[in-house]
Amino acid sequence: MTRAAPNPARRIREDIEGRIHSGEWKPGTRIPIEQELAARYGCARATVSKALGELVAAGLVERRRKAGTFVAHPPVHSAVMTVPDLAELIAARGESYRWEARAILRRKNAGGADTLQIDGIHFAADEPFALENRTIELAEVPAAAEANFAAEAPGTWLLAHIPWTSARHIVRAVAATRAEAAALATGSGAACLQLERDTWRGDRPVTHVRQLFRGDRFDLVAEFQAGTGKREGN
Amino acid sequence: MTRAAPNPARRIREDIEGRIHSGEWKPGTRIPIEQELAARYGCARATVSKALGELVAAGLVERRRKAGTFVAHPPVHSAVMTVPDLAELIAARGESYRWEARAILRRKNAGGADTLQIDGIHFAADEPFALENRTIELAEVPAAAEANFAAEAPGTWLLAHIPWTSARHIVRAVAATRAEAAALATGSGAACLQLERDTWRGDRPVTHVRQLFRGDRFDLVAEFQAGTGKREGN
DNA sequence: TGGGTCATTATGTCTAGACATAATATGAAG
DNA sequence: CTTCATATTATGTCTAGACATAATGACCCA
Repeated sequence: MTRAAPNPARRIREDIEGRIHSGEWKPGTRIPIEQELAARYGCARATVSKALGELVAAGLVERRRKAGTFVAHPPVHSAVMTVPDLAELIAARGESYRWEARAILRRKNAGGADTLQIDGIHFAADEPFALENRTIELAEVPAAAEANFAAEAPGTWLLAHIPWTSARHIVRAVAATRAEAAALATGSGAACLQLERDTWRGDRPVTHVRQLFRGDRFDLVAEFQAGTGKREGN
Repeated sequence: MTRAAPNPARRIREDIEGRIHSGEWKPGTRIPIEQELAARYGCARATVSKALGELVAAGLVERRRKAGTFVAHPPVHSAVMTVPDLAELIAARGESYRWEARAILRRKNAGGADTLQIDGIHFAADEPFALENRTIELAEVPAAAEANFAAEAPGTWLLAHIPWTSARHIVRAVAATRAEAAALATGSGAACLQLERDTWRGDRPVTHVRQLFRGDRFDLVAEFQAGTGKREGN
């Protein structure tokens, strides 16, 4: 068996990426079949296939059986937005962080199960940074009943205690109500960024949170790199 | 050579996903080595390796040479946000779409190169939906000089003409100025969602756009599914 | 002309074995 | 007791060949 070259798959991937980025192979173009690419790069077809698989994952190409592999059409712009734990976000800015719980109470949710409701404020450098209204389903996270949310922000606590989740975020611009404006030390009606997040474990709801940020103190940053799938943010 | 089972790689991936989701394998846990998994599932090590590779891509596990494969720690919440072409977005809602260019002019940018500046309004069902201020670098997109942006929105045109890009988005809540409020048929100071996007081709800037939406008529939806990398949105 | 069947083709997936590489653990030397 | 060299180990990547599968297009028949 011949010795393998250092990094054929990577070389193939980068070569094809380059041809697409440069415009040499335009969206919709059919690229050579795997056999031919294998011959051209002097490697096994499985290696070409792996490289193409990565390009599919990156959204650069599409493969159709029998038809061949085609340069994908430019994506509707999408971006990976990271929505970090507020404590971490603020620590990363080098500011002091503080959480203040305003109300913690148990109640029944629509299904009759126990729900923990927590309201509070996040402070950055002793200035109010975000309001938070959260509910936690105790059926999914029984340990939450014993946690001390007056000291530790529930988001941070949940990150450390929930195995794995899927989530849906809704980002919206809203005007602060009088009460919200007062809590955020801004004017009534001020533009605020509202982030709502529903979190599930499997298909059962775990927590719902609404965070309200002063529009002049917070923004979301999202990056998108076609071809690499790399993600950064905030 | 033995006949291959229908979908070993997928079975392996889903089994491991399940153990992670259920909490059986907690973050930081070392999972069995590839050889052992291969034996357990009755397949070749390469197949296990492929399955693990997909789990890495999904962010569920981390692999370290010699050390082994470990369940990844839950991600700081991230989500894939899709920022669609406005014409498509509005068409998908079943509303009529219209673009109105307000100002198109050439000017020199900071580097002395030619820049096209375009301002306009997007309408959904004949109501103003978004303001757009855009600049296009003619050095990167010379064809833009001949395009008729009075008829076709520049975002739509660019999607069809630019080979591939990376982008950075900034989402922020801002208060509408008097002029903006008037153009959007809302009140002065109304909360608006501002989306800024810088787009590059390779490392050269292509276009910058600022879109301003009425906060009560638009929101961004972003989904995140740990383990699958699936993306949906809006 | 319309429609159904079938061979062809290109991707999809897997196997068994080989060698590369990096990080850890071990043991020897100072 | 510390430090450096070495062996071990688990992942990383590749090869060559095999069979599966889906979609296309050509062919044949009504």
